[in-house]
Amino acid sequence: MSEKKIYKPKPVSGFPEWLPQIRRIEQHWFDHIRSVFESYGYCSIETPSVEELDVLAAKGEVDKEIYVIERLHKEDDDKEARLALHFDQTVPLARYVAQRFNDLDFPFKRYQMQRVWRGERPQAGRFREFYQCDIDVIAVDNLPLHFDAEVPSIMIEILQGLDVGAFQMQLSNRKILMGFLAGLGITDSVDVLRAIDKKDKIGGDDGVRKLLHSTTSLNDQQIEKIIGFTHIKTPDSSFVEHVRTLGVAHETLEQGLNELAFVMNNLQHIDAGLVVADLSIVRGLDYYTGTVYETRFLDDPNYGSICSGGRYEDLAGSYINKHLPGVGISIGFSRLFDYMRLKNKWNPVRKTPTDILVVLPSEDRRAHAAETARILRHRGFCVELYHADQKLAKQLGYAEKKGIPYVWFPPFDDGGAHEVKDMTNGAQNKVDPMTWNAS
RNA sequence: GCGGUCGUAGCUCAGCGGUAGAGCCCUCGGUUGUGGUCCGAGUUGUCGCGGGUUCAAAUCCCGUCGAUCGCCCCA
Repeated sequence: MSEKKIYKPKPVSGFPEWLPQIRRIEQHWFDHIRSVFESYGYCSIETPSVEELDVLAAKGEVDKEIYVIERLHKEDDDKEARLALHFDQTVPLARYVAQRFNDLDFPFKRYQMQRVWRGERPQAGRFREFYQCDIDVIAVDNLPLHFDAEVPSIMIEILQGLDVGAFQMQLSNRKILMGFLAGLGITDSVDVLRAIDKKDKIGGDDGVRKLLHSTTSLNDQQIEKIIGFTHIKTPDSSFVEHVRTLGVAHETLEQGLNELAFVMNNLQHIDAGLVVADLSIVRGLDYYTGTVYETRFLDDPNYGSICSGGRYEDLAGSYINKHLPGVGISIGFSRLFDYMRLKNKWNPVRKTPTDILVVLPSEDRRAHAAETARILRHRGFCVELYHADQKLAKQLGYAEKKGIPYVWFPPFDDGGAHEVKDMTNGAQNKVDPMTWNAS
C-alpha cells in the first residue's frame, strides 16, 4: 500500500472559471454578442495570445502590468524574441492590420472576443485573465465620423439584449477637454486630467479643487472654470451652449464640440437616458484622440466601466507607414458577466445542454434505445442515452440532478409505445419520436 | 508595490487552551418499470504552512503563504 500524495489545488486569484451551468449562460452571452456584431457586418478575427514584447512596447514604455512568458528549460543565452500575453485587443489589431494591410479591405470592420491578461491585483470586477469583446473600424487616411456613432449604438443594443439593468454610456471628445485646457492657457494637462478623472473618488468638486491646488499652479479662476466644465452633461448636443457660456475659445475645442455634437445627433434613436454627453469623461491617458466612451451602472457607478473605447487618429503608425485612423469600443465581458452573476445570484437549473434523457430499460434493449436517441438527435434535440442498466429511480434522479427537462421511455417490450415525461410537472404521455415536440 | 480582514471535511461554517463538530453534498437502503419530499445507515480532515509559549495549541504569540476588500491602474 503506497501513500497517495494529493496536491490540494487552490483557486488562482484573478483567473475565474465557472461551473457548467454558469458557463452555459456565458456561452449564450457570447452567442448574443456575436450575432449583434455580425448583424452590422463586422467580421471576426482571432490573434495569438502572445505578441512580441517589442510590438506591445512599440508606442514607448509599457506602463501596464503585463505577463511575459518564457520556456522553463530555456538556455541562458537564448536569443529568441521575448513574448508577452496581450493586455488588450487594440494593439494586436494594429499589428494585424499593419502586417496584412495589402490583404484587407477598408474600412476594415472587425470584432474580436478573446481573453486578455493583466498582472494587476485582482478585486471586485477586476481580473488577471478576462474576456473583452471589441469592435473596431479602421480606415485609410479618413474615417467617417458616422462610425463614432455606430459603434456605441451596437454596444448599447447588446447591453439591452443582455438585460443587464440600468446603465448609461457617457461620451465625450478628447479635443473638447484638451482644447478647453489649452484655451485656459494650461499646457501641462496631466495632473488636471487625473484630478478630473478621480472626481468621484476624491469627494466631488471640493476634492478636485484641493487636488488641483496641491498638484498644479492654476489660479482660482482657472480651477472654477474647470469645475464648471466637468458639470456639463446633456442628453443631446446642447452641451455646446453650456461650454460657450464659460467663455473659453480655442480651435481644438471648437473642432471637438462639432464632432461630439455630430455624434450625439446621430444617437438620438437610442432610448432616452442610455447615452449622455458628459464632458468630465477622461478615459485614462491612453491613445485616444477624439470621441471617448465609458459605460457605468447607474446604481453602482463606482464599479468601473463595463464598456469603453474611443477614436484614435493613427492606430498602426508604430508598425506601418500609413495613416490609419480608427474608432473602437470594447465590452468588459468578464467584469459585466461577474457583476450580473453576483447581483442576480443566478441559480440555473440546467447543468447540461441535454434536452432529453433516453432511459435504458435494460441492457438487451440498448440498441433500440440508442436508435430512439438517434432519431431525436436528427430532429435537432440534444439527447443522451443513460449510461448504465440501473433502476429507473436512479435514471430519473440523474435527469433531475442535471436539470434535463424531458425523460424519454422507449418501449420496454417489442411493440410497446414510446412515452415522454416532462420533469417540470411530472406529466407523462404516449408519443411518437418522429413527431413529438417540446411544449 | 502599500494597507484592512480572513484561512477548520468537497461546500457553508461552528468550536477559540484539555481526545476534531454541524448542515449541505456524496454513496447505499426503505422489495417488483418512474425523480424532487421524508426516514435510516455510511464515507470524507497534515484545523493553510513553519516556528515559539505550555503538562497540553484548531484555540495564545511570531513569521510565512494564500484568499479577499481597498489604494495605484484599468475592462
